[in-house]
Amino acid sequence: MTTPSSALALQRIALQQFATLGFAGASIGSIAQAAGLAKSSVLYHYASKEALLTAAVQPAVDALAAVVAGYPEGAGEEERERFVERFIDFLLEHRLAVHLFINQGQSLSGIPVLGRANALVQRFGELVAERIPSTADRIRFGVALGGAAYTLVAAANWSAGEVPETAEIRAALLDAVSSLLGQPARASAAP
Amino acid sequence: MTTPSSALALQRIALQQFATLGFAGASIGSIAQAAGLAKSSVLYHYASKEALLTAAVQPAVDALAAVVAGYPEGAGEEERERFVERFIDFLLEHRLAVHLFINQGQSLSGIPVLGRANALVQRFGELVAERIPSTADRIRFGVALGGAAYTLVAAANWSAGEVPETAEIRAALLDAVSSLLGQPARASAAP
DNA sequence: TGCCTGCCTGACCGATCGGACAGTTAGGCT
DNA sequence: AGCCTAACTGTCCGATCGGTCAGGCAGGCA
Repeated sequence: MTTPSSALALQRIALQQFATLGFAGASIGSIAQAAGLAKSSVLYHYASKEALLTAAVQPAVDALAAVVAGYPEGAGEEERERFVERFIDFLLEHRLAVHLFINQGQSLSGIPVLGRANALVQRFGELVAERIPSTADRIRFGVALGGAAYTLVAAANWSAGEVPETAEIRAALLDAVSSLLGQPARASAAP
Repeated sequence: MTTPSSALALQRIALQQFATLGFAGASIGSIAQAAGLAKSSVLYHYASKEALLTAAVQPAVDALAAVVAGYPEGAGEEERERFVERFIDFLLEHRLAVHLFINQGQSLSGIPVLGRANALVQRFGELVAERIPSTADRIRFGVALGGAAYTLVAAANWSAGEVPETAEIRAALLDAVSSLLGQPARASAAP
């Protein structure tokens, strides 16, 4: 009843190519070749290229919906810290899909699953903007979240040497994001 | 002798479509249509799609080279601050090209001008990493630069309401990036 | 007047794309 | 044995892609 493992492997490969080459740049044929299948076999499992993309990013959209739904109501310090932590974990787990949302979400908004992802991100931004109406603070928020998402996918390609382990990356991201969101803009000195 | 204005408009439109739709997703026909020309006319001005991309991003690559070349040798406070300012101004002026570098630089590294852009970004990162070898600090660097670049191009699409003026954005970006690069990681309390 | 040159265009070409379709296997069930 | 189904494949189709080519067309110059 659950999705068979072959289909899961196909989704992983497809997501990888969609994220790095773009939806238009990645062809069904190249995805099939990377999976060791014929083009027709990919279209046997998924009715269309769009359906394959939908299946590949659906888990990330659901996880994003859960994260946004868990945005803290109050202004408690611990609550907000835990939220940032959940968000970072979401980024770590679904980094390729997040990369796709950020870079192709607008041009692919006609595809329902990406339209939903866009709506979630927009609602996310509204939630934050509602609480911190200053432009400087909102840009801090954008730099923190966008920067974290970008760093995860792009830095690995450019870093010449070895790649640090996940736990270290997680801690470093938490440090950077907390330092941006921890205090209001232009008030670098804590009380 | 200088580039005629019609070619400049073509470069602007092409860069816009390359950045938002991806190099593979943007067709010469759609670029021509947006410019009010026929497809053949675009190929009259530029020998190939690749040549058009090169012409469109060349100024940004040159500007990036100048910025990287101006990386301060010493550790002076003012020097580094001025450098961050120059970098932010570069991002503001060439935001679309930067978006293209970040998101398609790897998959388009076969095109010479993007290979050069990749080398510049990598050298940029090495310059910084050489001085601050900690993973946390390097990720701070990535979040700051990637986040700033991302915020400039992506946030505008998602922000529901009005867009703040350039000067305000510039100040807010300077604030956020300086707060990330101003002091080492895990030392949020200034003396 | 004729001619040249820069800008632009439609018609056309081969390659590749997403997708439809008719098979062909291999394995389980009766 | 016969049969059914899931997984997979090669072949074909129309559309679109990047790119070539022969020519139209206006303006400057003789």
